Amino acid sequence: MLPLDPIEEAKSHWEQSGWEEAATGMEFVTSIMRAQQILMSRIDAILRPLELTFARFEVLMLLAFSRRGELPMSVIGSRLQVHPASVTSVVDRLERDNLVERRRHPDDRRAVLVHLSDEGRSLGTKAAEALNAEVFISLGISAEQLLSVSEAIADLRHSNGDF
Amino acid sequence: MLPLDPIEEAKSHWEQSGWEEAATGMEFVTSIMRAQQILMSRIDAILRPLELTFARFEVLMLLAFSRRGELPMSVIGSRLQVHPASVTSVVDRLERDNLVERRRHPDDRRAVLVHLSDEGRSLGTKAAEALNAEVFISLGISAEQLLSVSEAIADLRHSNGDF
DNA sequence: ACCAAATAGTTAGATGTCAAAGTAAAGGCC
DNA sequence: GGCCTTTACTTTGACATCTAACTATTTGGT
Repeated sequence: MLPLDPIEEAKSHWEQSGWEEAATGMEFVTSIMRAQQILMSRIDAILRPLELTFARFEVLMLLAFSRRGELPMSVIGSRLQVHPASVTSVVDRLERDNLVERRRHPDDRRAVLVHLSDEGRSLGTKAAEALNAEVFISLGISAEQLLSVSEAIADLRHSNGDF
Repeated sequence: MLPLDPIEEAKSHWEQSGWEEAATGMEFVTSIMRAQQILMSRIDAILRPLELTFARFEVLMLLAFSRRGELPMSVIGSRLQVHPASVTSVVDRLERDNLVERRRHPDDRRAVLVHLSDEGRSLGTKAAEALNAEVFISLGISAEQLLSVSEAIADLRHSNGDF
């Protein structure tokens, strides 16, 4: 008896429970969750030696591609679609490591500008190049599948109000 | 000027940085991460009234579909591909809420069997039906895309050593 | 001009995840 | 039999995420 794929097994259980209509959707959701888990694990392994996490890397890249190398906390939160409290938490750690600096917003005293340091820009670039070489160019599926999945997810995002 | 899709924008930035080869892979990874974020958010919203999280729900379903309604901690960890410490943490909370019970393993005094209670089975079924009705049958993309993404991810999983 | 409502961040608490270290028990090798 | 390795789980600590509650500012309506 071959070891079954856990996702196919779950799908069978769903169908045997009288939930046939939902089985395909459940399989899709479970697949996305597992893909995220696998990719996150590979990414974290590459970033760990650089003392970065994916969340911190995302903030560094967002700042690196901004005009002045700085953005308000609120913009970071809305671009990455995370809660303001999460932004506070990640920026706290980036600042602790001297990768960014909190600055006053010239026009709005409520706002905080997160400014990328030279060290932050350099580490972000190094991390991006490491991820490109060790993860993004060798994901393990065909180029056609990469594009087709990205396209399907774009549809999912749009129909769920994500821009 | 239309508001650009953040993922397309990131892809452009990647290409403009001389990372064309990796841009498609980066787009794929970012898409998966964002899809997971959107789906997890919808799922959590449905499970919250039931005082469940997705992690706890997964454990309840795993137990519900097992022969005797119980599994060792180690099996739960390997099926869900999470760290042993995460299993301890989730089972602690399920046990606190009387949804499962820790029992001795008859043959191996190191092992702990997690046993599904009647209450746990009933809540798991209720949660599954809620997710089926409110998430899995209305994901917002076509049935063909659901299947094609699940298939592509199956390839990804296999080429990454996931069964 | 004022006051209510909205916006920007932070703090505190809960959850989940992993890594590392520790305890206990089972297996294997000589 | 005895010891070393492996396996099973827990504990502690670091992170990231969310909700809820709170402070400070800015906006807008009258």
